[in-house]
Amino acid sequence: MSKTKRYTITAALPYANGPLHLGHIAGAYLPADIYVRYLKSQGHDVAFICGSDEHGAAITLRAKKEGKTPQQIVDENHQIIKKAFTDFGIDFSIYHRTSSPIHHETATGFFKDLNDKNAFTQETSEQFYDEKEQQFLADRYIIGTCPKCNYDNAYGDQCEKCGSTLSPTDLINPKSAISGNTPILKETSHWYLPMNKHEDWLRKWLEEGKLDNQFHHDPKLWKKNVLGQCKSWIDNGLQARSITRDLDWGVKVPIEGAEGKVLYVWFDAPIGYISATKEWAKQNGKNWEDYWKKEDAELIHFIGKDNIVFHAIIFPIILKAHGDYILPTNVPANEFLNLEGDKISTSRNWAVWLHEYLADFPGRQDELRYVLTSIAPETKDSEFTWKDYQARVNNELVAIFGNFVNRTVVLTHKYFNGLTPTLNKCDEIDDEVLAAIPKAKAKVNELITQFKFRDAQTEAMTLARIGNKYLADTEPWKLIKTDEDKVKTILNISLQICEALSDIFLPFLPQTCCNLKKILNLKSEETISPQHQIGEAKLLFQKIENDVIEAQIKKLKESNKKQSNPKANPMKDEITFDDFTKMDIRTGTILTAEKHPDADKLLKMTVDTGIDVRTIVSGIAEHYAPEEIIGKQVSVLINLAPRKIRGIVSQGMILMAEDNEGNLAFVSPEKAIDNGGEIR
RNA sequence: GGCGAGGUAGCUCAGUUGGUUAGAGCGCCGGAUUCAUAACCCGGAGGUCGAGAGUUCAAAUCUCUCUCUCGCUACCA
Repeated sequence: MSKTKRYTITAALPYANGPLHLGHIAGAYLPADIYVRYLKSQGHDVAFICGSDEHGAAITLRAKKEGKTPQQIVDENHQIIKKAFTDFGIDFSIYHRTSSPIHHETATGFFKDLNDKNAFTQETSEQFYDEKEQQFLADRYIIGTCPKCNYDNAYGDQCEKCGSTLSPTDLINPKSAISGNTPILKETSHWYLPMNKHEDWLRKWLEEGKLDNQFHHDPKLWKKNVLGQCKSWIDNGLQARSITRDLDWGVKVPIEGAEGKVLYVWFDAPIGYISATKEWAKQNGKNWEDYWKKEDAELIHFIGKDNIVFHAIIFPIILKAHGDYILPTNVPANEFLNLEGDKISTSRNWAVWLHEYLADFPGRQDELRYVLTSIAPETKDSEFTWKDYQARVNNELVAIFGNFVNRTVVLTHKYFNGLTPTLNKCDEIDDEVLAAIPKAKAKVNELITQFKFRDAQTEAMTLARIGNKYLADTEPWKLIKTDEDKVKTILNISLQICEALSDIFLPFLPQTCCNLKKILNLKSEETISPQHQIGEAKLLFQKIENDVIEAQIKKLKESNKKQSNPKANPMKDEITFDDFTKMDIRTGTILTAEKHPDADKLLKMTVDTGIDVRTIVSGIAEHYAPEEIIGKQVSVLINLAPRKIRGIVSQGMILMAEDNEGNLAFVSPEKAIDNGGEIR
């Protein structure tokens, strides 16, 4: 047994801008949880740290959109995320949050300390400022016309139409995405982290695993994608990076004259790991510094591939600049998980949300853990499909693992009343199977320490396969008629395998292993031995039927269409441009309007279409009084076949927009247009 | 555009420093079996390893060109 160590394991802080989906789980949280459960089972001292990242411009924007305060937004999401983690069985030591006072103190202190050590530089520049909203605008929140392709909804950092990288000042007609106002240029001063100064030691640390000329970690254990990306950053020359922002939501810059400025979330967020550790230590009578400042502690960050440079370059620089902190010995970054043939997308609502899975499949978190580990994107993007989920649960968990345990337990009850039989004389096959148990354990442990969780889980499943094959080869149900002693040996060994499975699967399927221990009637530290009474047979896993899977696929496909407005109707079938040009839509002015004599909901109007003056009947009487719409400019579909409505011929259709509650609004030109002007 | 990672059986993935008929699990087909959730067990079929060229006695593996996917590209977080 190797001696125990102290570990600080972090999982990327989820951004409190929305709930968690399966991609988040497969990418960072599940592998971290497996690793932590493994470390704990080996007796190590582990702080497993996570929490909500609650700052940044995206949250303030969302708050504005929804008419809430940023605090309300993060409070809501923090609760949803935290509950989902708990229900799913991610075993954090603490799930903290960056809006907490202890985090603000910690981040502030960190900034001050580095500032005192002259670890930062300060620079002044001109940036766009929205006078109405009284705030500086991040590049992403400036919209204007692309100077290269004339696309008029290009962002300040990039044009999504032609893909060119832009600077906000490149845009023609820049507009604030928040208010629509034209922003002005205003001088502002920011703090920068001069990363270029850190290139030399970073290179040695990453490439050779050496820090201050001493062994720090084995770079061969790092993933290719992580090293590759870091190396390319350093090779291209690191630049000073701004660590403050002009925003009112976040950790205030603790310097006089820096009012209205906050720490950039990527300076603030990783410090969240430290503040969370402090809070956990306080609650549990520990010393947080043991986990961050002692050389014998090991720090490991579990993240997704989009976070690599922040955890493998920027945060290490910050820690090193401070001087007292340890650096990560590994940053196992996973690639991304796709879903049913497409990228997971929050904005398109193409995702399986963790909290919804838990609601739809109560108590079946281990099935999801198993599948997500089986397809974990460890070396490349991988794909989750519901059919695959069903197949893996039914053909592997149920048929191999669950089935082996069940047949062993059932046989033991049938032949020996549930009393563990004695291990009698062993033949070659028995010895081989017995030897496979420690071998499997060793192999699984080795793979876990190499962060190869997918292979490790497959290896664990192999032990269940060995069990099934053992029963098929020895056929105790036949032998029972002729050689009961032999059957005793077989079932003793089979029960030992069951027990081993409950240990070996513990990091992967914690709930199942707990259930299995109950079936075997084993309390912790107890082991299977002759005359031990096992519990009743109970199925570890249930088969998943087709209709359940089809319902999930249907739900996914429907929710995808909802987009930002869940009640909006699905898109109609695609049409050609020719189809569109067939519609003749013009600007017109309402000349007269009166209630339809024979209908409550209809107005009879005369409209000047620029071509002619015609009568149109429209069902808007409940939304507009006749007198208030006279003189209004509207959009009219003029080549629609005339139609009699309650006795009056209507010659065209006035375009209306309808909201979720059925309220109507005219679609009118935003400034006066000649009647007859074409809309296209 | 630049950089990084990836493209291997129907699906999800392994393939160590180039070396005999390219592997595993699942699916599929066939067989056997009945203790078990029609489960298990045995056998079989399936791949010009993204495309093309080159180096070599020998290339999935090394080089070049091309192509597709994802990520990063420094003020999106």
